[in-house]
Amino acid sequence: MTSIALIDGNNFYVSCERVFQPELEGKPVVVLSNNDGCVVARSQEVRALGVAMGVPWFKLRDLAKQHSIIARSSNYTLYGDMSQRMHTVIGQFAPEQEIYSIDETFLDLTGFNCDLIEYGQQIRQRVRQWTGIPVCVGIGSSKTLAKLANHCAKKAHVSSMADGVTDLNQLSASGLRELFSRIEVGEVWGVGRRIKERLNGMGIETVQQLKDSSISKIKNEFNVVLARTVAELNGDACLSMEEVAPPKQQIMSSRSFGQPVFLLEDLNEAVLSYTSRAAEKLRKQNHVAGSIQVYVRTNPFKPDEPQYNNGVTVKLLNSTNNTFRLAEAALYGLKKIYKMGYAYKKAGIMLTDLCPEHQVPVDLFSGFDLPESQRAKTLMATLDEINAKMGRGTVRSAGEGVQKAWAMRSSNKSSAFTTDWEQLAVVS
DNA sequence: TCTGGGGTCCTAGGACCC
DNA sequence: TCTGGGGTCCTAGGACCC
Repeated sequence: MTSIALIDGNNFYVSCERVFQPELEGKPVVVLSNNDGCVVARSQEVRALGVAMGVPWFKLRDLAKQHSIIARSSNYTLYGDMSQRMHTVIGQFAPEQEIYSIDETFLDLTGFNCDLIEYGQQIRQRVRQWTGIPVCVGIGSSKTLAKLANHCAKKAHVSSMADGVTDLNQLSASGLRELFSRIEVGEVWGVGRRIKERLNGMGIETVQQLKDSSISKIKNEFNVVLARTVAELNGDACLSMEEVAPPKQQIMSSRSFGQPVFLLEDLNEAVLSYTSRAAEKLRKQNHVAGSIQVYVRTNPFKPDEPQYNNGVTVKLLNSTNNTFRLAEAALYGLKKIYKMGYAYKKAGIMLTDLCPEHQVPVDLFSGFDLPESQRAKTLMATLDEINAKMGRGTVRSAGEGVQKAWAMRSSNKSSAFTTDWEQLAVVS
């Protein structure tokens, strides 16, 4: 039987803070977002007080005073570093590991010839001992079930739960049914607020009811994603382990401002720093960006004040990962959307149309000597090749350039074209 | 006074091509 | 010249995740 484990750091950011400040242990602690805006992590003690994720800190003033809640500003460099250590330690427990998020790792434990609950305990102990981070382990026959098991390991829903480790594969059919009938459908991975509401409207309120639903019906009423979730709940592993993280398709950098910003030059400065951060990430994955999007926003929580949201996408003539070239485009875009007289609360940029930096040797003129009737096919094959090598989004812009280049070469207007697709893209 | 910062995938509809 | 039906691509928007 397939056994997938999900190992997840408990209250991760809070736990990281506690590693370096042990005096926070056992006390109600929250970690706050940028500008100390809202709560992004809560210790168990704070959860017990009913504090929800994402609540603005200022709304907790009284409660915090009453219960001596300790707040820490977030320190993402620290969390990133702790995360790496945690994933490394966990990775020692199985040959196949997928790092899913900053605080979650999947391991494939299929075929392990041991008591997996005990094995899960070993993982917990070692991670705790070597990094200081407390984790829970959930095991099931699909990723979705592993996530659910992890939820059980935390919530002590299940009697077979051995202190932070739950293996759903060890439950009897009736035990599983009984357990799933007690868990709300909204706890399932992939069922968010909207879908939960719609499911409830159809009379589906528990995990068991969703599990028992007809896959084709769910596919018709919702989509293939939720249909897959139902299959996964039934132990049919549709989502495979992805050991190598795929390159990002978009890179975003944005911030809310502590104080409202009015001037273009102040926005310029913010946008410049976002662009430089994003470009750094872009270069780290050896990609170039074909477009950059810029947006600004006023404060939506102040409906009485004049509101203005706008964004613009700037296409780059040549894909690049050069900070200055990207910044130039970003500032140009910002200038286009900036309007005087508004109190801006947030700005951001996003790099899109990403593709690998290195050019592929593709002969764009292969087939040029063929009779005209056969050219189109060859050209399409060439474009497919570019698409396959360079990734989605390359084909059209290059394609237009190629066709133009072919036409010009046919009419002897120019022979200056190379086989460099980027140059040809400029032609279009 | 003070309200996060990232990402992914899927779908529907229009444009365009053959 | 007839102008249909199918495929593909792009975009925007909606849902989800941590």
